[in-house]
Amino acid sequence: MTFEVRVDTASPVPPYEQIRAQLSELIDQGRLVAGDRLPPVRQLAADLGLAVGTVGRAYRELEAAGKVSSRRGGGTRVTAEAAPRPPAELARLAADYVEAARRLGTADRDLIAAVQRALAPQ
Amino acid sequence: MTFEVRVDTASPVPPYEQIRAQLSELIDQGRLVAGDRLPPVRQLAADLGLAVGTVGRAYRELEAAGKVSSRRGGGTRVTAEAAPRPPAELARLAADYVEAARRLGTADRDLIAAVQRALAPQ
DNA sequence: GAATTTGTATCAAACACATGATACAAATTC
DNA sequence: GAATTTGTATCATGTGTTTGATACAAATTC
Repeated sequence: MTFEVRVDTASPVPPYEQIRAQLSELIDQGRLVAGDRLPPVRQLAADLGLAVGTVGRAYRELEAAGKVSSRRGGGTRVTAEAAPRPPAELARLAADYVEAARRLGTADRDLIAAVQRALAPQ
Repeated sequence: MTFEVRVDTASPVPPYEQIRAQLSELIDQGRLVAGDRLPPVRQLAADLGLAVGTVGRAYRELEAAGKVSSRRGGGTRVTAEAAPRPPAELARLAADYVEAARRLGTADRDLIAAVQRALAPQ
């Protein structure tokens, strides 16, 4: 159950989101399973050269998504509800969608906008 | 060829992007066709209670996308290259993708991230 | 060709957001 | 139960982005 999180400070996507996304993917991939413990916020923050609040935010968002459970004094652990998914499946779906949409002549930006519209139909 | 553009100031997506997206969709839908003229930036800006530069930015981005052509003193018109697409098609593709991804238990955010990853493979 | 119309460039101000530092709260450890 | 560990709340700071105001440039109109 050893893993690594990396943060690219040059990226436009903020560190807390990079951390959240990477941990989320580790859980989805089943490389972190129910009961596994995430490193303490202070440890991960020190490793990455970030503030504790930054890692804390990533943990909080993962908790809101139901993937981990945090308790003060306790720690942060992967929940039983966080079932692993076949990793290639989502990527394949996304690739199929992108290919089909591009064939329609859709610009990348509008392609993502269409997904967002499908997510939250007014 | 009458149309309407609305801006929701409460939305987190900035006005210039709302304008761009709506006009882009009007063009994709074929409700604005090649040669059709967009309103002058000052007129649209006045209608929406925005600054000319805000509308101007939307026009500039549409031009960069090849959907319109702007000329000082002339105006801004839909290009011949901006071919209309079947409107339901993209929405249907997006809806299918969202449904399939959700069936995998994917969170909305990760669902969009997967598309972005498919767009720009590292 | 002068006046007008129309898009663009510039730049300071406003705004939104993430971060870092610090203090606080709750559970565990001994 | 005291000390330690761990997550959270707060808030000022910094950074990037959007906006608004204004001036400028280019085409059209008369």
